[in-house]
Amino acid sequence: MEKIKEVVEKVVKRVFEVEIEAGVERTPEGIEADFATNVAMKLAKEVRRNPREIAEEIRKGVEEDGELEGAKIEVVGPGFLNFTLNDKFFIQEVEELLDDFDKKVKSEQYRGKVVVTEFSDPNPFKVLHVGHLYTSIVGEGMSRLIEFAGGEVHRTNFGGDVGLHVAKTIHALLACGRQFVSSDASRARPPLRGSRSPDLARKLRYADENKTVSPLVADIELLAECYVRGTRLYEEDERARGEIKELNKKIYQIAERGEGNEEGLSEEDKRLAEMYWQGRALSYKYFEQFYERIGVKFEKFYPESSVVERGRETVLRELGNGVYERSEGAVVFSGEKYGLHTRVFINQEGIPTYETKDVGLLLTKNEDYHFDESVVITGNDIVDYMKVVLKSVEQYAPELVRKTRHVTHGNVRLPGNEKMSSRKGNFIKAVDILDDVFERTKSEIIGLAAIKYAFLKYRVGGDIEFDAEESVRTVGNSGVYLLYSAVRGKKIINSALRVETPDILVGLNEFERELAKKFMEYRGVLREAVEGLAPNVVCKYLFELAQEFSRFYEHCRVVGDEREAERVKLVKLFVQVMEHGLFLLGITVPEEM
RNA sequence: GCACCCGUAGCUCAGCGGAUUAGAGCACUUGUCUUCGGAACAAGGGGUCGUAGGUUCGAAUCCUAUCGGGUGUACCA
Repeated sequence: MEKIKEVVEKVVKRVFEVEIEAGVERTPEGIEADFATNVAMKLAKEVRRNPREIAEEIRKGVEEDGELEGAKIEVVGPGFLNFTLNDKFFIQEVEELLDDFDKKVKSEQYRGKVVVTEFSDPNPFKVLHVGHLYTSIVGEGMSRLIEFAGGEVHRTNFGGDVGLHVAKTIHALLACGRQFVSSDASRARPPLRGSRSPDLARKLRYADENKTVSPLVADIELLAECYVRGTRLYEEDERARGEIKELNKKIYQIAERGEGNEEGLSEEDKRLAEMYWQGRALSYKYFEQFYERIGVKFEKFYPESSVVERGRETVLRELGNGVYERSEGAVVFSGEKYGLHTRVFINQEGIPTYETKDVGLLLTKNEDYHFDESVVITGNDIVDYMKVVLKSVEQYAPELVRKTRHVTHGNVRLPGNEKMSSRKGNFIKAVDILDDVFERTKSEIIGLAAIKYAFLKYRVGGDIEFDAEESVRTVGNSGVYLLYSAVRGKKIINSALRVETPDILVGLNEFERELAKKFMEYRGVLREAVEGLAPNVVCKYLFELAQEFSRFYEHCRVVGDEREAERVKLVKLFVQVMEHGLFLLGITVPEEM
């Protein structure tokens, strides 16, 4: 497919002196030919000529070119070029792919580029919910696509270790007088592996008596509970709101002083500081364990406290330059003149908001990595917010904004339309999903594959539905189905006996041919996936590939067949493509299932 | 109110820099098979692509309007 594309583009350039991308696709079902392109019609618009005539010229050009020797090329309909290739062509492609797969499939779209990705972004003192699971998987998928395309990727993570949510949580924590079970974060043990019933989460608050649950998880549960309580108080109780705001200021000061620097603090504040640093450490420990479990590795965590000063300085400096302005005692950016809305960067109490922290983050990331591109992956509820922040930064660092790309995804919906909110505490935790699916598959590796695939098969942007039961189904468009097809392939390779004998494919039956045709689509698929940072494109292809392989498997005996060696080659290539594609999705194939 | 996103088969979704007869999966109906591990394959029914206009030789795809759903819209993150 890519070969056809290349040849056609070459011919077009030579004959028409126009650079144009030739979209080559498989022909719809029922049409004799293998592949088709509509370049002639595209070109017709540009050069204002009859598309059929143009197609005719391209056809001649391609025939003269000789690279697609033996191909039957037809001009049909309004100007499609239909290609029917002979087996020799397919065989050659298969052999080439097998010869040096990585090189043949390689993409250069990000070659030499330093790319910083930022995703997941959980807040310390809060619990990881399904949304974090989703965004982590999407972010990892995109990072891998960029890496595959030659980019030097640095995965970063930004989280609110200071801010109102922390004050709310700590307020409730102080009020209830509870202590962390794992008071020393370094002693915290990894969470339980394997099965846990979904409702166990509720029992976790009695974790001190229940030795089967890690102290760390119990502490995080405690924080979650306190966040819910604190939020309720903040909304309902005037006095508590005042106290929380005061607490918020204090926490900022504590964070600013840094850990261990408690000189001159009152006894009460020392206790507060201790609680803050403990809670923060526990949260990061908990995050790390979670990421390790899902196979995501961040190079750097940027706690908000580490960029807030940079942000504040910048905002205040640019306040002097007229980018930001004072309004009602706060520092704001008026987005209206750019068709956006106004946002507060430093509030009336003098505390920097998220906006300012994001400014600091943007600048800090740039200084740390000198990136060519920064990809920020977040939920889509934040699009307009981010536009305002970026527009403000554009006023004094236009280059930085040009290099920044904000990619957004939707929320995870569960069947039955349950609404989730971490403020109310009725959300689904990330571990609940993990545990549920691991329980169903009895395997972490398969369960993880099921979840990742279930999340990534949707186009990034809109809300998605996650159905745990469907995700582990072995039939249909599921990760398990893909895994199974790959494992089957491996099994064949292992039991094949006469691999050594004839090593060149001599001919193809209809199933072999279809499979080979599918292999040829892979490069184009990768190009498209990288271009759009679209893991779902890879998913769709891999599913179709698995179907094609299953068909082949069903109809063509490999082991023991007289054409065993030839067929093993096709199976090998299948496994190679499948593993390669799944790797880009963050999924690994087990040896057995 | 304004802005953005989304309305494609009963359900969940692809397709949307226009183009050959609108595609999958699930569910439903019916077959194949004592298998290189059925966690399989094959066949079938099911859609006026929210609605109405427009541009075009040609529109699910582009434009306009309209209806329905979601999100955001100054001191949360």
